[in-house]
Amino acid sequence: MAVITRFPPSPTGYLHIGSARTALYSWLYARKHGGRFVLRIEDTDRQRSNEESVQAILDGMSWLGLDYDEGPFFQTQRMNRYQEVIDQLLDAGKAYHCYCTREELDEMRAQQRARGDKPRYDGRCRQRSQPPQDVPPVVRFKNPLDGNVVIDDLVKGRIIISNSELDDLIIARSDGTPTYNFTVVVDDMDMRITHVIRGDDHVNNTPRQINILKALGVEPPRYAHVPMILGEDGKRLSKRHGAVSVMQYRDDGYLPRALVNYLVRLGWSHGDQEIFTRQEMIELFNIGNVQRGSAVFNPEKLLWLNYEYIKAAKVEELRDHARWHFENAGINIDEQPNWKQVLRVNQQRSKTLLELVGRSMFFFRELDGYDAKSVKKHFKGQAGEILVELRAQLERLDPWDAEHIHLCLHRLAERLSIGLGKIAQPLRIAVAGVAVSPPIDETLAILGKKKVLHRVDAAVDYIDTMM
RNA sequence: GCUCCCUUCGUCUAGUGGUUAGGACGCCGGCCUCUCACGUCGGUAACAGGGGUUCGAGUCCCCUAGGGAGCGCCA
Repeated sequence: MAVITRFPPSPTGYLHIGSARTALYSWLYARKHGGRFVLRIEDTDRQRSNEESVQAILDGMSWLGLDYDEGPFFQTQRMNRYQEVIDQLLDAGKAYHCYCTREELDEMRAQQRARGDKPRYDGRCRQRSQPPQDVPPVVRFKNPLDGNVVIDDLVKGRIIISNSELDDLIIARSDGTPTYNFTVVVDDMDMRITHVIRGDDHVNNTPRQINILKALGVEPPRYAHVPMILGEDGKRLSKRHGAVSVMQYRDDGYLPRALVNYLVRLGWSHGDQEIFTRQEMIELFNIGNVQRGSAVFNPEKLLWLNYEYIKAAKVEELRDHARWHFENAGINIDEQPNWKQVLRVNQQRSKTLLELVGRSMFFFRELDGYDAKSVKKHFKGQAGEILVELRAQLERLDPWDAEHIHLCLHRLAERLSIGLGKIAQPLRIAVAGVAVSPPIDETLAILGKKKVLHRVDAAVDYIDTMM
């Protein structure tokens, strides 16, 4: 039987990092088994669902490279089907109308709680003979009274829940709309889902869903409940822990492959391996190896992974991902003649695309001043004279490449009996505006003779007026 | 309160009865060095606690503690 997995987000916001991991696991499972991956939008809560959120989820999936084979299906477009199944259950006597008012239910729950019991519906409307005329009924599923539900969970192992712990849940509201646990069941059934991979906050829903499935006469799918992702404080990952929106990571300069790699390793592992190509993930991923306990999201490790991916990226690929960030900084990367060299020299030292852009700016744009701290530290003493002397040497230099620039600087240092730092640092500030740049010889080589001489002149002037 | 789930370094994890409990991130230190970053070498640090079973337990069983989830006419 072909594997079919699904990802069923509710469009009530951005794509959450935790949902993304669940989606990734489902996607991997389908890909690994040559199966199909279904996207289903659970938008039955019309109050909170909206079109922008649907788009945000689609964007997030696409950015992560999680493609789907079927869908997106929208639950709001399947209302007739849900109604059909509700009627079917009603006709078969497997569901019934309940006329209990909210007040009645509240009181019942209060009593149960007071007794120390778990609050649950006691089934009083199962036998109701004379329905009141003025109360629009809900439809409840007739849950089995005894016996157990057994889940052989692919992650957690065998879970056994007694039916006496369950109650007759509402499958249709008084306005006729179906509820979550019911729509999921009908969808999973109709879409022939074979493996439900979802967060373990759903384990409590699973026995109910299995019971409905059985009442409908279908074989339940296999379940895999993956643990939640927690924040540093051990609480469920949420906004207060930092970025939880997948797209925020794009904005912050992360590579999608790095995020995916981080996510797959959070709660799953293959021996000591840390870095996986997409192909390796598909081949090696094994749902049974997923950790049973929840994992804490660790931004530092993600940052490290991002750096590893930036470092290893082909320069063209890097440019494609960074293009947008350069645009935001006012640079059209495609118009820069030396973009390749600049990216190459900076990709070894940037943990994010944002940092890469920051480190690259002075190559592409004229300086708009000097960093105050750097000036104070290095534009002093003989710096001005040294720059003047250096300028003369550089002007004569030919060919203009890193190797010859290197030699030139060393010769000057030797001749003046000073450390290379005494030359390199003022020079660095002159061309980069700060005391931070790639190796000075490479920096000059990439920048080009003309710009370098021009910037050195400007720096000499600046130092003169300073004195 | 009730039910279910979980528990190896700070964090992610390896480990399926016999290991000096391994790796990764982070952190600390040495080296390298024109800055930043890298690299490199080394270090720090864990089986939640208590009972069993066993010649032997991180690994199996029980209890306790701690954490999480659920108990809606939300999804």
